[in-house]
Amino acid sequence: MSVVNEHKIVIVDDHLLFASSLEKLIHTFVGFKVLYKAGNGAELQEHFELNKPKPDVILLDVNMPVMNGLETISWLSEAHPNIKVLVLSMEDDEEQILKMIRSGAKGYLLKDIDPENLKHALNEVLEKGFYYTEKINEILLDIVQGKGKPDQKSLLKENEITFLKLACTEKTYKEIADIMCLSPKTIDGYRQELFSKLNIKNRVGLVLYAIKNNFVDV
Amino acid sequence: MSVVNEHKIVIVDDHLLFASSLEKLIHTFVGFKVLYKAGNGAELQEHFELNKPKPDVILLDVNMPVMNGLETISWLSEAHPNIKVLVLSMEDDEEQILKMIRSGAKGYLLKDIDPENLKHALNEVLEKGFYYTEKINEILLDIVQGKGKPDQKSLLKENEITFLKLACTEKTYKEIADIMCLSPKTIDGYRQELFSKLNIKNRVGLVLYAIKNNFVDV
DNA sequence: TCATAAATAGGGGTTTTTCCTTTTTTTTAT
DNA sequence: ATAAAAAAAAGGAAAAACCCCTATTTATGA
Repeated sequence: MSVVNEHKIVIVDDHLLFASSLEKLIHTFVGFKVLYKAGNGAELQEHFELNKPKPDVILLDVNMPVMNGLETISWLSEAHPNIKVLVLSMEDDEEQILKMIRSGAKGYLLKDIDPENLKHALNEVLEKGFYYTEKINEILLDIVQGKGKPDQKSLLKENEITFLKLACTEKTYKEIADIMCLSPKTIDGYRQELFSKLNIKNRVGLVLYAIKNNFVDV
Repeated sequence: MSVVNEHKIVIVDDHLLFASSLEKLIHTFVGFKVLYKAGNGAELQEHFELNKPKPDVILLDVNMPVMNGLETISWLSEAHPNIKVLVLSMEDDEEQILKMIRSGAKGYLLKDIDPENLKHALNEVLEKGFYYTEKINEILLDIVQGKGKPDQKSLLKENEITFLKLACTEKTYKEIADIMCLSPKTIDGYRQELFSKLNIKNRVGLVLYAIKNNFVDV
């Protein structure tokens, strides 16, 4: 059987059950073929380094433990700009959508979409180069018109938020520094900055603030 | 083609893409057949009320918006006790696992399992009536041996609860000791006892535990 | 480009937390 | 009344958190 003009897809998702299932679903789409799967961005890099064939489209999960969606997409849009990346996410978080698109995602799909929608999105992204749902178009429009929510975001910086979330675990600051690949002294700097900004005294205050403001779930 | 002895499965998951994909995956398992899918427990009830065929096994997602996994499983084990329910979850949270099993789940699977594992779990649950992974067996064993966390209320003593609540403020242990009119060394004793009982490493764990178990409000 | 701001990182110190062991005091049950 | 159990307290020490100040290094904008 000829495989000419079959569109090649790679799935990057740490939930093997989902990835495998999705693979079967895509097998039912004519003209599409799943080349292989990866559990995270780092694994994808390994595949690439082994000179495995490159896909036309990557279906990318956002929440992954090792090399997460954002890191992966940043690398991809840098190193392999002509591979279209469709982000698959559980949440329709405005911030997250924006980050992904800014980093080079060609589309953002919620995991509760209809399978037909995925097929459509795949076709669109191959044809037009991007696929944005109506909802995302609305968000993008809001941003252009300056209607977005600027305030909350400006208080805490990117890395401070990452630190804040990690501070809500039982990890030591040293361990957090390792995870964020930063010096413990830098982490200590974030801590002092947050204590001052949020007017708190210690790590308990940090945890309470994070929970109250939905930076972490309990 | 005969469908005699094909095991009937129903998928309950609000992520349509996952549910549909999973359906395709199960189609590749010989001897299994997906009857239909539902987006949540309420939808499943509707299916049942319409006298649609009942499945042998239900694959149930935990996190659903309308009628969540726990509610669904409680209803099922009450109204349809001979339908085996396999819970599919993202997280391996001990509390959650216990709640599910107490409510009548016949198995608990993480979404990052291997597809073959799912097949195995389906076979096991049909054959033996249950399927527990090693990890869950460990947890269950801990409970039996009293190592786990059995009853939250009776687990903690009066003073320990008082201390726990105060530990969720920005006060130092010294200050907590003053408030409770006890020696800092006694407070330290409570702390050690709680760390050991609750299997936590530091004060962050204390705060998270207290919030999760409604000892304090946020 | 150059000044400036921001992010990162280091030095070095104090306080608090954490841990392990042991002792004293109080409570409880027989 | 007394042995056993539970609660309170302490000694001593290492690790982590906390704090202030300074020095790079990296972005950024006029």
